[in-house]
Amino acid sequence: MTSRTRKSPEVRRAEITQAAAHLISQHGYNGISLKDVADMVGMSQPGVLHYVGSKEGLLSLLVTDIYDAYGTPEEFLQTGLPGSDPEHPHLPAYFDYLVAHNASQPELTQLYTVLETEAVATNHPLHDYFIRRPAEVWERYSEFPWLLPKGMEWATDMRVRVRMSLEVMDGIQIRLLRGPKVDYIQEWDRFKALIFPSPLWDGYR
Amino acid sequence: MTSRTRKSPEVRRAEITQAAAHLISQHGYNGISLKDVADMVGMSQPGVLHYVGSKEGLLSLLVTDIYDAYGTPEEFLQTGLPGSDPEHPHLPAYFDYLVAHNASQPELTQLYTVLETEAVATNHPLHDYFIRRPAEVWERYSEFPWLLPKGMEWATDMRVRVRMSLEVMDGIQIRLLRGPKVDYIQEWDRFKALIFPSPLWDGYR
DNA sequence: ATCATTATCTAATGATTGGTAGATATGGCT
DNA sequence: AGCCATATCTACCAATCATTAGATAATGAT
Repeated sequence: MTSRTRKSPEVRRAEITQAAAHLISQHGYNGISLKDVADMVGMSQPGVLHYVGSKEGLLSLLVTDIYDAYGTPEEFLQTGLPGSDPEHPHLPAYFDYLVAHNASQPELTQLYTVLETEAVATNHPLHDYFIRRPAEVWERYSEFPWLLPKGMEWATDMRVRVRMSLEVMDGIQIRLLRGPKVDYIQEWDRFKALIFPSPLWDGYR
Repeated sequence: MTSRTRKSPEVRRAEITQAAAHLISQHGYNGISLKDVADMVGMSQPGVLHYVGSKEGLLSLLVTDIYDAYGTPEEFLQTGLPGSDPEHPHLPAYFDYLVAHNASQPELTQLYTVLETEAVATNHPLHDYFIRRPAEVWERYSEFPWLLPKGMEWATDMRVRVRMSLEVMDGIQIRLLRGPKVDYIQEWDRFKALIFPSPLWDGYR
């Protein structure tokens, strides 16, 4: 009863982040309370509040700690991917990396899907974030010439391919929510073969 | 003050259903209260409760009144689709119909996507419903031989094509939630051309 | 007109919510 | 050993929630 465990703010913040990610990925932001998070971390509700400031602070924590550096092209260039030529990175290879990244962190991927859907509501704390995000991603992509095609006739086409790829990933992730279970990577490979047909792409690459 | 508007149960039930669909498609089930629905219908909170019994009753109302007969193969056979041969219905044509149906009712489509995602939580009232649904849909499909291929080498393949098609629809619907806007039908046509390549499919049909 | 049915309301309840104020105890530092 | 900063707690608050109980008024049938 009189034994309080006092941990460093860094550790606590990490614990809170992890607990929030777990709970919200399953119940959504509207489906959880600060008490739920507090119980999982093993402290009182005001204890959690001391770190996050408000319930919305939980989301800020998740977004900044997790997604701002999640699966970026920079990360891809450093990490690479087994079987891909690091000298000649290209768009489908980056998508392969992104999919592998998502598949290896199913909880974070589910969290993203759940929040993305919940944030349709204009009064949702992350509404603006998800509205802004596509433009920001495009902007970030434009820094990497190898993501975009050189030929002009490919250029317009490629935006469509990117859009279709992202739609496919979202679709697979929805499927992962409820089953029947599918293999994320295997399923993506099917679509990749259709969206980036081998002969055409090989010729470009 | 003293003027109560008293309507027939049928009308009221319809009003409540519509209001609930509108609100939940935007904020999710956890994001709304009975008072929100009551305000939109213009009555008191217990007034609404008199019809739906409990908050979960709202969802039952939506599911039974809307989705149980939504875009079924039967409906497809009766309605048909401009440009399709009613004598020889086939799978891609049915999907065209389904997509057109979804695109014509964006609010109901969004409602479905939002609820589907929210229902990952095992304690969500519709969790079991969305778990059961895929098997039920497959069972219903099997009543219509024209949905499934005759050739054996196609049979295994076709399940994959169906799964990919459904994933694509979910993916497009996620995209519709937040923009940038895309044309549902046009986008589906792109994927259809990939999943059901014309020469192959024409040969079968 | 009267009456029974019932749609709708007001009022109240207990639970839960996010958030605040102030007390307390813990761990690092000297 | 003692002190300070602060992590964590208990207690409390106002708001909101779903739900219940009981009163009231509107409608349709007689």
